[in-house]
Amino acid sequence: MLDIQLLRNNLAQVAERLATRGVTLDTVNFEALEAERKSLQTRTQELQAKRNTLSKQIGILKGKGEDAAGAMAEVAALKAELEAAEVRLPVLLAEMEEIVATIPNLPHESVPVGCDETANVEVLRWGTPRVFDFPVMDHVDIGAGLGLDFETAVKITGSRFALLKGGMARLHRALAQFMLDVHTTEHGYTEVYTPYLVNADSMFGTGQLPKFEEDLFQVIRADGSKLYLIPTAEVPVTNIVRGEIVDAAALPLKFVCHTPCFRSEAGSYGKDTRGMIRQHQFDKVELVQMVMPEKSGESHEALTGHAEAILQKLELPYRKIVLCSGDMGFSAAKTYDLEVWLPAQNTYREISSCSNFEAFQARRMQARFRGDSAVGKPGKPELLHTINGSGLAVGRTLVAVLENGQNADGSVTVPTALRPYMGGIEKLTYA
RNA sequence: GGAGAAGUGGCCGAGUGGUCGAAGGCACUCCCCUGCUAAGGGAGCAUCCGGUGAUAAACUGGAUCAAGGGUUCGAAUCCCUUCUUCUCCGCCA
Repeated sequence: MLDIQLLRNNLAQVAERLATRGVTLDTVNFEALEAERKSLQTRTQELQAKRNTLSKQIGILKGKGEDAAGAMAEVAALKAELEAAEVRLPVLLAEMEEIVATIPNLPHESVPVGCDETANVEVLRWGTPRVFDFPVMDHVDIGAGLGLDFETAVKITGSRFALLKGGMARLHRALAQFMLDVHTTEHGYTEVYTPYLVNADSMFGTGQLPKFEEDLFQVIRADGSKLYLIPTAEVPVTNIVRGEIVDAAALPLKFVCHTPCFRSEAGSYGKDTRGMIRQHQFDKVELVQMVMPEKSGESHEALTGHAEAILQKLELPYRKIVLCSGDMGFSAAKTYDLEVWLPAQNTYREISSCSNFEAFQARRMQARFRGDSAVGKPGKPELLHTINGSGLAVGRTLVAVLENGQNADGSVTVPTALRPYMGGIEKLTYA
């Protein structure tokens, strides 16, 4: 959520910056609402102040045993207008809140301007795609003999789900374990385990609601209330600090969390229908940081580096992209995508997305920190900056390991770094 | 699931209709005193949203005592609903 003050005082500039994302802000409507809000709120508070003063007088008079009829008559005269104002004001405020809640974040100055993914900028390429001396297979064909089973998943649930067996299931588990170990022991993250079902407040906090409800799976309870299946661990983990005032000395907070992620993938019919690339359920190891505002830029770079370290250790060629203004997610101020090389598609595919949200999520969540003189920031609570990124998407990493490590005989070479997690085996072979 | 009890500021904890945003204590910040491992004195110290102002300082209004509704001129205090926590019983991995 943007700062309402920014909208009030710099509406034109905000609209201009939002335009680089392809978003049109209805400034005329906003200004009209704001004018009404200002006069109504001022009037309401004026009436409330009168009522409070008179009520206090009544108390004093009655305490002294004197007649309070005059003051009570005065209050009665205010009543009708005050009640009307107290009904209208919250409606108006809610209406404005609703508008502000659906405005995306402003792009950071360093973000390239552009309207779609063609304007994204590659900033780094790591590793060299392997040259194969046999026809490459995609992960579906490689996995068919190794325990990757889509037909049975369709029977159990439906399309866009997968069943993993034997070495394939172990490889999947090994990848998650490996990532967690690297991030906790080498990058200083604290591992957390969270609920996979969250309430609407949590979804609002990270920006999935109110705009993107159709992307979420919902669970309706007997009493009619509902919970949402998390689309990413970002939601429960970031909401750890919702409504909190964190001690500045405790910053930065760095969490790593392995969870399944559930996405309805509404509107993506026909896209990546084959294989494990786009599933309704997939595992991800997520990195989340809460930091002081002036640190968020460098922390974002560092966090992206932590995700890159996994790809490097697994010897998977990748490239790093900075998303342009028009291609970023709703809450992000700046985003790097990491794309891994998939030989069967002869291209790089997204495997991680690392974003700096600045105060956008923190403002929705009222997640703050209190400075102290030890860190040179005494005084008032201040909004945190939040950063997160995949470190990495486990399912897509599995795909990358299978495709990049495939051999002519249908076996798959296990990356060296992963072997301790695979009982030391060097190759996955048909069992 | 059943029966009871409770939810107050960063923490502990008073407060059962009026001058209470809220005593007292702890923690924290500043000042003074003292001087050696610890103590004494004084002051300050909630958050959110408004108004005037320079998106400053300052002044000022409103809201907030789990959340939402209600009664009342006036609610932390009374009533209703919900949530959470604790104790006992039941059930369960």
